[in-house]
Amino acid sequence: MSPTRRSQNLSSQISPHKKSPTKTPQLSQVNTASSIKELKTTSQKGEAQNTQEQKESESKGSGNNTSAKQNTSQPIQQAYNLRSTQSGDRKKLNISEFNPGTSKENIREKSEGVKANKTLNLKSQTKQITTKTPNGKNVTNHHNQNIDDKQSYESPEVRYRFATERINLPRGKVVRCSRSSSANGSRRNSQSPVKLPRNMPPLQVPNFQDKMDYFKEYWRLYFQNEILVADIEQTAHSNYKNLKKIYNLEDYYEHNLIPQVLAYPHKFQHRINQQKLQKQQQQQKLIMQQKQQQELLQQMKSKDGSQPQQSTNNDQSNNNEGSSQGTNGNAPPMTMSKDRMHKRKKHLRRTAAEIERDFTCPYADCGKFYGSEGSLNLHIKIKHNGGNKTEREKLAKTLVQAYINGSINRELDQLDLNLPPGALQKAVKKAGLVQAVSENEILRQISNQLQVHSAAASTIITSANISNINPKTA
DNA sequence: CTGAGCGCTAAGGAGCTTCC
DNA sequence: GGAAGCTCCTTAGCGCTCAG
Repeated sequence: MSPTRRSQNLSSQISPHKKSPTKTPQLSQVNTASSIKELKTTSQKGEAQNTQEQKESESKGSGNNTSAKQNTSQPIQQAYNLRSTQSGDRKKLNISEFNPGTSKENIREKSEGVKANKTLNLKSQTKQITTKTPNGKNVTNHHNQNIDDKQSYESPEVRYRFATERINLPRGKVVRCSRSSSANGSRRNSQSPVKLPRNMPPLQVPNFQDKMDYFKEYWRLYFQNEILVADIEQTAHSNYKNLKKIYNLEDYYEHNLIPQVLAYPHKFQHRINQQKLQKQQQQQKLIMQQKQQQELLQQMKSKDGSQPQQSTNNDQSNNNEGSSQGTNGNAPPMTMSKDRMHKRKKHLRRTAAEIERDFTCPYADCGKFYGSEGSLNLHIKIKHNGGNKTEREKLAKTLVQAYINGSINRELDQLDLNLPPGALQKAVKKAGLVQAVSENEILRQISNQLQVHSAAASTIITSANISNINPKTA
């Protein structure tokens, strides 16, 4: 996972509980205890202010209550809007607005409305966009999805692209917000949008202060997050390594060493004796090397002797390392037991949260990312008709060559793959023709050719339809 | 001949949807 | 709410190709 994405996730999880401190601590003051104390006091002040304001708004009556509700739901709505715009044309979207002030009647109405369709189908809802005219009237735009779909598929640019069914978001733990979503620990949470916890107190509009440098504050928190995340990752990694070591050791002792010791004790006695001998020999070697080094040092000192000290020290340390490696190397290899070797190994997969998805799908409007290049290649082949890696490279190479030779139209006639963006650029770079050939020019020619293709295909389809309607004329 | 690189397939984990 | 079935994705293992 890239650091920016990670920080975004973290900040998105933390942000609902964050209170904006009144004073702006500088970056250099981050690590001091006083700054923490300061933050605490300011947050307490802020809380007190908020509670006071809440009381006041409650006393004002129900009319203001609704506005307060609107205010509280506003950040969530903003987050929802942001998310929906970020995700583009995501088809499956399970999110419902969390309104803390929703009455029981409303809930009942909503539940009855949704009853017929348990899973929220936003396809129909996103089509119905309500806008406000300058007169203040609500105007509902019913987009004709069928027409949109037709248009989009008939455009030559989209014709040769396979529509993806859904986008996989980074699989991390998400916080729930929706009452309708199950907050009982069920597993359906990986690819759903960010949700807020059920028992979360209503969100308050922060008291913005003019003197506060929110930019600096943002970056201060950002770097704090980064440090924390790095720390967590390091600890997790070391834990994972240790667990792996433990597992290997356990496996080795359980399935390899103990049974063999019981079955052939004499062999192990012999091995232990050999190990002792090897250790003694190594120690003798070490002593000899040290003696030689000391002699060399004395010789150097007698001549000029300022620098060699460091080198000898280094040598010694290297030797020590070597010796330690040697002793480790003498240990019998930790092979897996035979039954484990022969039986198909149980895959110890990383969990979705542990996978660092650094391989992004190059196609526009896809935006999926994968944990390995193989997975990405598989995705490109299956979802985008991009072929496998070698096929893509070959095709890009031939296209570039054809472009140079002036026979690109002929090559494009035989084109049956949907090359990802950047593939041609790579081929151009590989051929060392960066200045001679531009990817945009090739792409322009490809799109022209595709338009010709689509026109020809549409004429064929229409003629076929006519012949189906009037078989006599055909 | 050998090892690296790549692709494919099966196994299995994780999450989503549907149904009871 | 939970089980069953499904999809998607990752990974181990195997085979193939090709350069050295």
